[in-house]
Amino acid sequence: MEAKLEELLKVKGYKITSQRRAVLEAFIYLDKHLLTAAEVYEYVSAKSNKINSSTVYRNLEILTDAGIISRSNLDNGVNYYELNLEGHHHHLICISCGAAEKTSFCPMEKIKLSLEESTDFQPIDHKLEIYGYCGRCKK
Amino acid sequence: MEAKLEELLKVKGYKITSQRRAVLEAFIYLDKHLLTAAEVYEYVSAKSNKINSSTVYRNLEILTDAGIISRSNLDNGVNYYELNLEGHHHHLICISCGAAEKTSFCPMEKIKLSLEESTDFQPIDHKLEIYGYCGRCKK
DNA sequence: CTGGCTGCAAAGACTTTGCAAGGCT
DNA sequence: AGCCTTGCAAAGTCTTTGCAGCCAG
Repeated sequence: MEAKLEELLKVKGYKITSQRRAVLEAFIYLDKHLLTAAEVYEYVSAKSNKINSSTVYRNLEILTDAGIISRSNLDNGVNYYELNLEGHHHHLICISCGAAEKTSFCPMEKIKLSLEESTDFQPIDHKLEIYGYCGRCKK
Repeated sequence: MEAKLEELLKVKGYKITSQRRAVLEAFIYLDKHLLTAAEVYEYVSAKSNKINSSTVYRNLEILTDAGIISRSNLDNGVNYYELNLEGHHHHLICISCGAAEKTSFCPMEKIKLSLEESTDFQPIDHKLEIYGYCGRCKK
């Protein structure tokens, strides 16, 4: 998988450096699929790769530009990044433990139909997050 | 309307000060219904009310606590505040001019049903924003 | 009077940027 | 070799906080 992703970088004219590879690995090897810049930084630092945090930020932007990851803003105001590998989905975010699971449920088709007949707004993209209690945290 | 809102503050034990009233007015008299802290600050400053930006932040938090306004985080990572007066709704945000309109369409009931049969996640709240082109900006 | 509120200044969290040196290809 | 990248440090943006004096109730 790594090789495939690195290919995407090359196509865009980006080089493969050890730092960039370490950032990629964070997404591939960490359990969590939504990562903050700080979590990525922590991962690459723990791997003994000496790397500057501004390099992490720059690479997160480059990976986003290359379409490998994407960025979203949760309600806590923090930026999260995740791999783009999987199909369109939304997140179920636990307001107790913070864990995020994915759900493939997407209401966008219905929303489009509804908007079409009531407004002249042309939807392009959307953002949906559901907050609540995960199986472990609900009683 | 202002009187009613101020009543809500009193009930919570908050005092009515000129600065707090000015922040409230920003929400009542500005056209936009989604305001950033900076926009609120700009409004109260223009009104010749000398007021410190930290006071704006503190009052935004207090108004949120009193249930008068609520805060949300758009995809640009900026915090927006809006009056809670109106019923539940979501926003259609123009990616060209930035204008936000409201839509009462909400898929949450369907989402709840769908989640119930496929996961053990217990939804409490949700966040939905739709990005696209408004009537003026689309061609 | 008295606790909440404000202004001011400083600090904090997160992110971006300029520049010179270093490293892919 | 040539251009992309990196590290470092500084600056930028947005927001929070400590403190002393002030004000609404």
